[in-house]
Formats: sequence, structure tokens, C-alpha cells
Amino acid sequence: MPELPEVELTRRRLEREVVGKRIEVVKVRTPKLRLPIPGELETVLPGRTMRSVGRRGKYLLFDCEAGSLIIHLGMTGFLRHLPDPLLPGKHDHLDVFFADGSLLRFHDPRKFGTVIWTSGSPAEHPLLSGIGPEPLTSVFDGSYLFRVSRSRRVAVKLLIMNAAMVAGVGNIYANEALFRAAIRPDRPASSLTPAECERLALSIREVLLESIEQGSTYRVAEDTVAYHPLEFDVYGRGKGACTRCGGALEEIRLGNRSTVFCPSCQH
DNA sequence: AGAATTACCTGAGCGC
DNA sequence: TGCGCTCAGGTAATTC
Repeated sequence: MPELPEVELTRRRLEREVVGKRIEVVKVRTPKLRLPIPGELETVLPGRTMRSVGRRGKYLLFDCEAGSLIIHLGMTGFLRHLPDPLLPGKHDHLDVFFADGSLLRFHDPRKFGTVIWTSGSPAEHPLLSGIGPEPLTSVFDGSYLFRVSRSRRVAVKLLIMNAAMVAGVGNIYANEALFRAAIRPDRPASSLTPAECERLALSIREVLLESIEQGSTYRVAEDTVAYHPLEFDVYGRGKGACTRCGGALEEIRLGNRSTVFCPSCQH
């Protein structure tokens, strides 16, 4: 599933592919996602030029002069820029046709994705305004994590997956970062020491950055979309052995999400 | 305010 | 071969 690294790689790819292109026609094929795709896209976007592609957490922000198209890929969404329009297939929910004949297509089988239009600043949109600091900026560090965790007894894994606390950390990288920081995911957030918060903030930055770097060398084939081939230490390895000590990993559920950790390495 | 729970959705994998 | 079941999970909304 697209996590922050995949969204960032998508941003970089689309920045190369669609910035500067003039929108000619917009077709909303599936209005009913979890949140409806606004029909006004079809009237407000044509004639506008895509000026930039930004990112806030896992939201992609397309500056379209009159406002911004905001897209979240959800679990299974992806965006492709096609030089020559192919006929839309199943789960192709939104097409943005450009004046040069190419096409930006949003595809999402599970319909967890979100498409938003705002005529104002994306940062001020209600769905984005409450998002916490970007994990790859200096605003996010151990002291920040320590400060916001003091009044929280929730499991630390759920804290770092809370977008209001820090943007864009999903289940995969929450598991990986906690393993790297040697912290048990079910520890109450308020029990973390300043040193542990420092390790955790650093680990989150590292796993995200490494994933972006690995993914950037991974070429997406013309008709398929694949995510980076990173091998994980704990995620998806519930019955496996710890890559560090060789002991048995343990799998539990936190917030109804699969959680894997090493009971002997993580404390 | 913080915590817990639910809804949304479909493909994949599995047992039979 | 196919049926029914479970699982995957980000986020908004709801409830306590």
C-alpha cells in the first residue's frame, strides 16, 4: 500500500510528468468513493495549468491555478500519466486530459482513496489543517515526540500512526521504526523516556528516507505500478525470526492493526 | 481531551 | 471449480 515513501515517489514522478501541462477535459467516472469526488472538477479544471505537485503527509497537492486538486491514494490507489489515453478500465475513477493529448488517471480498486478540490490554500483545508509535522523536517524530533506523548497513555505505535501527531506514518513504517528504535509497540506513549523519543524520531526518519532512496532506483514498468522492493525487518513476518537476535517474532493487534515485534530486542 | 470503535471497499488466499 | 470466509488497512466520523 502506498505509504509516505511511495507517495513522495509518486509526487516526484508526476512532478516531472504533468507540471506545465494545460488541462483540457476532466472526467469523473466514479463519483462515489468513501468521500465523493467533487463533480465541479469537470468545470473548474479545464483551461488551468498544473503548476506544481506537492505533498502533505500522504496527500498529493496539485496546484491548478484556480485552486488545488488534493488526492489521497488510500490503500490501493495509484496515479498514472499516460502519453496516449487507453480506454478506462475497472476502477479507473478519474481522468484528467491534457492539451497535449496525455492523461492523468486515478485508479483505486478498494475505493479508500480521496479526491478533494479546494479553491483556497491546501494547508487550510479541514482535512489537512490538523495534520502534525512532516517527519522528514527538523520540526519533528525527539523533544517534540516527548512533549506530545506526555498526556497520552495510548500505545506508542498508535501515537505515531496518528496523523495529528506526525504526518504520514502508516502501519508498515510504524512497525519498522519501533523495531529499529528497540521499543515495544504496546508501550504506553507516556512511558517513553526522552532518549527513547529521540531514538524513535530518528528511526522514523531513517526508515522513511531509506525507503524513498531504495524506491527511487526502482523503475515502474509502463503498464504496471509496483512499490519499492524493500525487505522489512518485522512487517509481514509475524511467524518469522528476528533479523537481529534470531528469536521468534511476536504478532499482536493494536487498534485492529497487525503489529509485529521482537519481544527480546524491543523493550 | 483522549481513547476506542466503526464504516468504507474489493481482491487475494484459504479450506472444503 | 467455486463457494464462503477472513484478512489487508488509512482515515473520517462517531461514541464514550
